[in-house]
Amino acid sequence: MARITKEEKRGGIISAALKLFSQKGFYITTIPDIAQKVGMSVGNFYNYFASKELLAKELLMYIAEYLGKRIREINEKDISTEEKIYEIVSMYFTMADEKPEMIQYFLRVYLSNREVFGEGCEGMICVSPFVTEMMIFFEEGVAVNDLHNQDFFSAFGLFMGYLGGMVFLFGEKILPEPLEWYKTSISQNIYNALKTR
Amino acid sequence: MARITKEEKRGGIISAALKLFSQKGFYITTIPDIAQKVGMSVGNFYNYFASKELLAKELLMYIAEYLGKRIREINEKDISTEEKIYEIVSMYFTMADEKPEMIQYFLRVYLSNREVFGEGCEGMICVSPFVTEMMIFFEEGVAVNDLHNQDFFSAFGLFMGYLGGMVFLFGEKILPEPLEWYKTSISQNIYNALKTR
Amino acid sequence: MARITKEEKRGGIISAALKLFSQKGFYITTIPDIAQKVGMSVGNFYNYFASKELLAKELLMYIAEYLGKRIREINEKDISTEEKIYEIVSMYFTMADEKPEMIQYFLRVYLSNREVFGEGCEGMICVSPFVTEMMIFFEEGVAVNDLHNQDFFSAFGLFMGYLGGMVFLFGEKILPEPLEWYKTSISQNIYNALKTR
Amino acid sequence: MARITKEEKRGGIISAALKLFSQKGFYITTIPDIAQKVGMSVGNFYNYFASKELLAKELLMYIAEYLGKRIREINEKDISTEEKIYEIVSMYFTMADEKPEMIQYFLRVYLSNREVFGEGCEGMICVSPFVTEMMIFFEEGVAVNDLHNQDFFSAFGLFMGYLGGMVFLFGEKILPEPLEWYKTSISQNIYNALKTR
DNA sequence: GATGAATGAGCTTTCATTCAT
DNA sequence: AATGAATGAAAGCTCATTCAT
Repeated sequence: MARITKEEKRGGIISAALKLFSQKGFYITTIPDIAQKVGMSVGNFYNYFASKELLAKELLMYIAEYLGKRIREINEKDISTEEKIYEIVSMYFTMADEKPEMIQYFLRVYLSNREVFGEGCEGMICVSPFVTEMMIFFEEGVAVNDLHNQDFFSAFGLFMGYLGGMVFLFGEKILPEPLEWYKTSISQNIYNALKTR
Repeated sequence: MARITKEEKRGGIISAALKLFSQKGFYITTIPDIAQKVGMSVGNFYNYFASKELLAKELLMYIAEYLGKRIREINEKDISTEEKIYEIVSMYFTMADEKPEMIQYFLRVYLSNREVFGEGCEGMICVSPFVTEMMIFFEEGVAVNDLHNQDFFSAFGLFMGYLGGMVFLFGEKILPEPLEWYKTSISQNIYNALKTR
Repeated sequence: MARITKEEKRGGIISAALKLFSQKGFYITTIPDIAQKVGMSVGNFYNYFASKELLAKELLMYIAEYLGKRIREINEKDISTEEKIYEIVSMYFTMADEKPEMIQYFLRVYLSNREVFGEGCEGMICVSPFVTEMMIFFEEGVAVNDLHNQDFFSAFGLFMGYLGGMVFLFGEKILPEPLEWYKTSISQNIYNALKTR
Repeated sequence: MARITKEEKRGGIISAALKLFSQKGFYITTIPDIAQKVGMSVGNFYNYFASKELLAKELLMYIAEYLGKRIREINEKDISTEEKIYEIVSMYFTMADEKPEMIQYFLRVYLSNREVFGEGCEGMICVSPFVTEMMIFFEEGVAVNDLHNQDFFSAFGLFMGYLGGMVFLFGEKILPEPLEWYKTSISQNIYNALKTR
């Protein structure tokens, strides 16, 4: 008979917490909320995560790794930089639409509740798998002469700020069209901003 | 003898709350914190604002109006759209550097603690003075054929997401250079993304 | 109409907490216990004392000062050292009998829960008013050639350990006679131990 | 092949618990703490001791028997009462110095957490092996006319309170000299207090 | 208008003990 | 005997808000 392993329970908590944090924010979400959603006692939660903060950090690293992996897959494709941009935008928007927890977590929790990620996540430590992959994307784009050779952060801020902004507008139901609808124009805007001049 | 008017006291609270909310976030900042910073009793605070949430909303509108006004000034200048972009970027970064409360409030409080702005601020109601001015900027840019005629939100998301992203990186001390340093490249990126094709 | 001042409320808390701590110990006594005994809400308790630990420290200093004062009164009397010993023993036993909170607090809380008095009460800092007065007693006894000139701690440990031991036996209802009954023999024992040889 | 008997495991728990209780106190020490120190699961702990309280009681009796035995050895020696006092002081201080768990347990746990020893340890039941031996010491001292014939508790309180007090001061690092240093003066003080007048 | 003591619900976290395996 | 996940009650503490003065 298949038992639920401890690792699976951890996964259940991660999944439940991700949903709640991304919907309600870090402070509004309580440990009882999370425990109830997993179907577990409050006390038992602490057998899996030592504190709410540590859970939040683990969530962040989990997302950064997941996103990093998705971007790596795109980086490894044998397509033009312009096409890669489209793929990244597409992947990001699909995620934001279909399982919005991760990206909303980034926007709602990571970007805002910086005090939570105090020690151990200084700078971009906890999101490095993701950032690293974006660096690779840019460097390769420059190397093949598709992208204009500019400062990394100017390019990174454009790309991620833009996508984050759109997802925020989407999440707030401000966009008149589905996210899908914007993929092309946004990819083109990004490409035009970054391409070789 | 110059008495302190009720309006001036409200201003004092707004100013103190803005600093605290933008630095510590909505939930970490307490009413006693704010009252102490203004030099006022907790009880008296409630003679000026009915609740913490209403204060937060009023702060938001105050900022939206302020930012809207600054952008209107730029809109009214007789310069090219490219120059206007530079001016907006420049204004935004200078603000983020010199009196970061407003922009950090946008990033830390408005974007994340959406539950706080629940009723009364649906959609972009509470930030309309600012959004309206950005719409004018785009429409005029399109009208004079400087900007490519595209969907407003694609353009707005680019502009504001980009600037917000950079200010976040700056606030987190991730940027290796001062914000000032990025003005030109960022303005150019934005212009290249939006200009007539 | 006589209002209860804040200082009086503090006094009420000190008094209630002293009773509870001395009867039940530090960890068994809860803040709700204390608040209820004073007739106050839990939240309000924290308007008077910042934490349970700080309350415990303040209690300790309060007692040390009180005991110090009582011993000073005896020290200032114009009587022989032998008589002073009797007076101290007598005062100590009367206190232990009539308002046992203070001495039981010393025995139950201060001597045992040392972790609580960690910083700020290292060594004998928090009990110095009392210890100082005991030093004066010994020095004067030696000066007038009533007491044998020996190491302070050897004498202090005898005096206070002895009295503490008796009060413990009394508190545990092990003594067959009332405390009063032992005054003479104990004073004599102490005097014989410490007197000039 | 040498198996570990149930009795040996109990011994392991007793030894670990003694160290932890004496260092951190009864309430700060948790069952997981103890189990970990023995290298045993929490659940299994309860196969050996029915509760934390019962463990504490058993510890106490274990110590009382051990101390009783050590004093009996001294009682049985063919030496003067004055010498016996020195031997007892010496034994007590050596223990407090070299394996302080037992004596610190007496001071930190038994004397303070009386609620723990509620039923089953009323009066001095749980420490009788030790107290009995002290009674024998006094009675014999009186019988051979070395000690003044006085109430047992007056003498017992002096002896044990004194030693306990010194060990407390030692444990709190208040004594300027090592415990060893005080043996002579303390033995003499005790002898002078108790000897025939 | 101004004060700040008072409330009380709710939060995070702990831990002795149990029990299915 | 042995494991350790699970429970759940309770602890210390916080804070938006109220209200008597």
